[in-house]
Amino acid sequence: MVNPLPAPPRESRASADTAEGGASGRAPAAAASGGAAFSPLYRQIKDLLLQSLERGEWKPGEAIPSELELAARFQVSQGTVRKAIDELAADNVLLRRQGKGTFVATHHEAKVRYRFLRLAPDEGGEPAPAESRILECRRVRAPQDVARSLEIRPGDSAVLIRRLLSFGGVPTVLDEIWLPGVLFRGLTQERLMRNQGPLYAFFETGFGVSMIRADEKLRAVPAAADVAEILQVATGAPLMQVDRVSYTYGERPVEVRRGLYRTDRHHYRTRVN
Amino acid sequence: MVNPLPAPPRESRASADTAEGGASGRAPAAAASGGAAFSPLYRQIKDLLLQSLERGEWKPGEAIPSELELAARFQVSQGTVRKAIDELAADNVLLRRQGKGTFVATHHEAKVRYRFLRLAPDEGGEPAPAESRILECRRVRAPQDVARSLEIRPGDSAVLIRRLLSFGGVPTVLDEIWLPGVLFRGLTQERLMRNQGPLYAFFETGFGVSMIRADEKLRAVPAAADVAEILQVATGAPLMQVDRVSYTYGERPVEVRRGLYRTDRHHYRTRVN
DNA sequence: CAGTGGTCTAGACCACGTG
DNA sequence: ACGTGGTCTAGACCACTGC
Repeated sequence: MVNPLPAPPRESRASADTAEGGASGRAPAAAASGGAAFSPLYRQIKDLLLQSLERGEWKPGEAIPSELELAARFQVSQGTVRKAIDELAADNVLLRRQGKGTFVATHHEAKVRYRFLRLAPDEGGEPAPAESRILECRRVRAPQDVARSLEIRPGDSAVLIRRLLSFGGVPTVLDEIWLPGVLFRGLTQERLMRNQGPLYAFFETGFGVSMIRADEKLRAVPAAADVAEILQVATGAPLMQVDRVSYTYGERPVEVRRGLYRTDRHHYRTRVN
Repeated sequence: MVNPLPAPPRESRASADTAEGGASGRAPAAAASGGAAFSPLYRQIKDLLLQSLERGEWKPGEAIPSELELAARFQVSQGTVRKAIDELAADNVLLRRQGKGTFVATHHEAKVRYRFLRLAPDEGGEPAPAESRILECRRVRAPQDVARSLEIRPGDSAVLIRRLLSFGGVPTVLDEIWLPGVLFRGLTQERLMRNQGPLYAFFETGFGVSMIRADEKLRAVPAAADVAEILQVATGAPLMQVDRVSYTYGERPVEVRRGLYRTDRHHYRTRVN
């Protein structure tokens, strides 16, 4: 076991990446801890692509090199590159467009934009455009539970944002957002309020942090008095509480968010399969 | 345009399905309505496989023929069959097991079982086993909204089931389930109560109805008096309301369900990407 | 050992978008 | 006309399962 490169029947391809800035070889550290090991070639290519994305070799919205170019760079067949890209496209990390190329997913698109906002109006098809109001933005020390979710140390620098989303003038979503301070150095309330458009697009262009996926835990809770006032409902009225942890490349958590949703004219939609 | 079989460079394969019970040819009705048309070979194979599943040629839990056999039957290469199966496996319709074969997904498995119950305990890892109590089961006429969701006519025969799920003695989920009467002919309260195990497994073995996927709409609502009593919470306490429409092969809706969840010790988990 | 799915390759041709 | 991704094929070999 533990032969990550399954004995190539041709030339060696141990250190194939020469076109880039001089990265490490392809073979994963196999002899290290007693871990599993053996990953097929296409998955090693996938990891290399993820590393390139992570260090910003290709920016969101840009095209990555063509399949043939990548095949040449990595010394593998086009089919192997293709399978690696297939998986990244299935994860919404990359986006294929026939005849044009393969692009890095970006939050500057209505399509992606509404993948992360699961709230839909009860009547009428697609979600109405939301008005966003920043209530607060300051740097704080990360409390214990937030720190654990963000995989930083309690007391480390963090950014706390509170904001209100309204649809057609009706306040609907109250979000409390925690970000690791290290990744969001220049984030100020002023810059935040100047920003139009979705928050994740702002994080992407402003700080190079791409949200790839998120885990959510949902509950029904009674509205506290202060929340009730902001959302213009009665104290104790049922709200949906959405606790989200968002991840970027490499399963690294980069945002913790607690949302409180009014669900009297909207609902949270999901697909299970 | 409208050449669904992209000019095979070899022998004709217009009516390749001979091994089966004599189905229609592969080519989709192209000259019909001004619809789109052109679907790649592997997708046509996928549709054929879905049709076989739908008419019960292979039952849940059974193995389907090997890739080579299917390739021979459909007169295509193994790679094309493989791609068709890949998509069905991604949809959780089929399940590949290396060295053993490809199997029809079944709800008689803990793994699948908890794909459709999104409720997880706040403490402790995997969901505890639930105790199920049938409160009611009778045949009724489908009300308008249910009929619309089930794509039947209002007033058509339907089955109404109400049941309570408890975890460790704590009543937690109150479900109201509507099924099209035609598909669930012999379904009686007696048979239902004899059944142990998950409902969807019962539907599968008892009535040949396989739930493949579901759409859900979630809301926070106050507990009505009667519901509150059953779930042992205060009247008006926040509950999560989950409206589900479940589908079987071919996007056919076969169940409408409204669940009311206590979320004081459990939460609804989701992944968004 | 035989049979299954899993990986990898090489090459041909198709469909799409852009000059 | 060209370059991109999309489809399809044929064949080799690997990994896993069970006899």
